[in-house]
Amino acid sequence: MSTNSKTTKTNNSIVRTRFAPSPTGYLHIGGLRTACYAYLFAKKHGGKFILRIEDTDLERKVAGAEEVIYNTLKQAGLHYDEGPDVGGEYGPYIQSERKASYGQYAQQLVKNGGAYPCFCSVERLEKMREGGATKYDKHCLKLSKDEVAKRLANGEPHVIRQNIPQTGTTEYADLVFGTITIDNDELEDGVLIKSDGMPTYNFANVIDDYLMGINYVMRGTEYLSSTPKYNHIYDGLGLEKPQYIHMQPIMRDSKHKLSKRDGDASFDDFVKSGYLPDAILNYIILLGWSPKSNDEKFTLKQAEEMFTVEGLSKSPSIFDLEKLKWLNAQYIKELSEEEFYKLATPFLNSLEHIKDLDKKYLCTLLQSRCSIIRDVVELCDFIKAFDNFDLNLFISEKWKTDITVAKAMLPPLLKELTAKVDMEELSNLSEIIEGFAIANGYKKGQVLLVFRLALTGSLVTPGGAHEMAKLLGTEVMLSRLATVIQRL
RNA sequence: GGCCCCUUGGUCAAGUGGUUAAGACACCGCCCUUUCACGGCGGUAUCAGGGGUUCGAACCCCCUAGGGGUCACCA
Repeated sequence: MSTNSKTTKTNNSIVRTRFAPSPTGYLHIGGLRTACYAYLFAKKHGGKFILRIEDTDLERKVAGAEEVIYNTLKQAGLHYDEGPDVGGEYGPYIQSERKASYGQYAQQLVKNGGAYPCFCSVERLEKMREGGATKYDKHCLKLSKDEVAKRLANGEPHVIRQNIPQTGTTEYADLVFGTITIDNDELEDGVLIKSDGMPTYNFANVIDDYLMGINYVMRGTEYLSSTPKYNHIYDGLGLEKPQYIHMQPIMRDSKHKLSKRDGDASFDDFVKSGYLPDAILNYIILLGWSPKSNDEKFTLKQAEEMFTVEGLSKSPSIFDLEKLKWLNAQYIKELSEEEFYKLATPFLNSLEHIKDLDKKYLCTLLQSRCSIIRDVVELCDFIKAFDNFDLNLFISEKWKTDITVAKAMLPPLLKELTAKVDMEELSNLSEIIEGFAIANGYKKGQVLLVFRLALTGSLVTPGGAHEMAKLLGTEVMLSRLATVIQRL
């Protein structure tokens, strides 16, 4: 249990949270959820949600990735109060543009003994590790002041390392995990400033969070055990430490995180295949967090009211596509006919075989049968793939029908329809079928089932017999019936 | 491997010493629409294992097992 739920106070200052992704590609579902929680926590407390781009690793930077992040966040409705493209008092919001500020803090830390220059070559470090060392041996900390000054003056390449005590323990209170205690001996003198002058994440992160007034740091659990290192930096500089909220990842299965590399879809991919942004958000918020109430379907706005740190899960959660689909279907049902039509149109337009049909009408049938918008494509399959359907579909235990029944029923039914049906409107279809059933000793349901199957060649169709007949039109209806009769 | 964290049905999960251990997805059954689907109702199924503590443990303690994270001039 969280030992610190009471410390979710705001220190009389406004809550400020941030989402700090690296521009290494698109924003995946896991990252988006982290952003969600940081957003919700800020909004719940009337605070600010900030976007910061962490691009100190020039190697991994991907062109255009920032825009993807901005767009995804906007599309998801996670509006940040400050960020690279919206500005704010604490800018710039891109780390590579903040280079100037890190050096001075590093120098101050060196002065205070919290860090030191290190001239060790990459080769020496490698050799050390090959020799079994698990962390840096503080070799350069032992250099004399004079020597350091001299080598610095000579412009020797060097990094700045953090100086961490080798004994004792460091502990802090995480708002979801409670007290975390780490032996200082486990902590390495990590690099703060790289030899190219750029800060590492470890350092930039701390300095930026401080400079930007971030008082609640919300991030993945991969930082749970390195947080003491960051606290040593705050302490070394005499800065007030933030509260920490670490969150477990979304898993693809019990052993693997959801990740791009393994082909797990991005937010954008989900949207493209017809998941509604609101439904995706709703689902991922619910995955790893639960409200006090039993509500499972809610808007972002409602989630802002309901959000509590206590509801965050301490264990990873497995992504369940089935449940997302179910939720998405709920959202689709709530769409107006026009909205659904608009969303379905791009998919429908790609289908040659339905180009002569009344798409508006089709959509009214389709809307309650889609889990995702893309489902409309498959639901329309019966319209073209008709000729060779499996005749065994006529076998129904419930309605006591089979191929023989169909063979007996269909020819007279076709005759009846050809003779009597209202060719324009199909207005009397129901009467005809009912009359036919009575006259021939069938139940109406039997006739309806066989008729619908003969008409569509499909067990599941986007509507009942009447709707399907109306959709396809009288001519197609009659010709399909004739075709099936021939096959029987 | 060292260290940190986690462990309630197939999945998401509620639960904070006394509950018939919620709810949702999925699954199964029934009903509705005299046809599928949608919808409605109901059902199957969970406290990782073992020791304690206690009158009483899913809840507290210990051990074991399993899983995740972390040990970079990546973030």
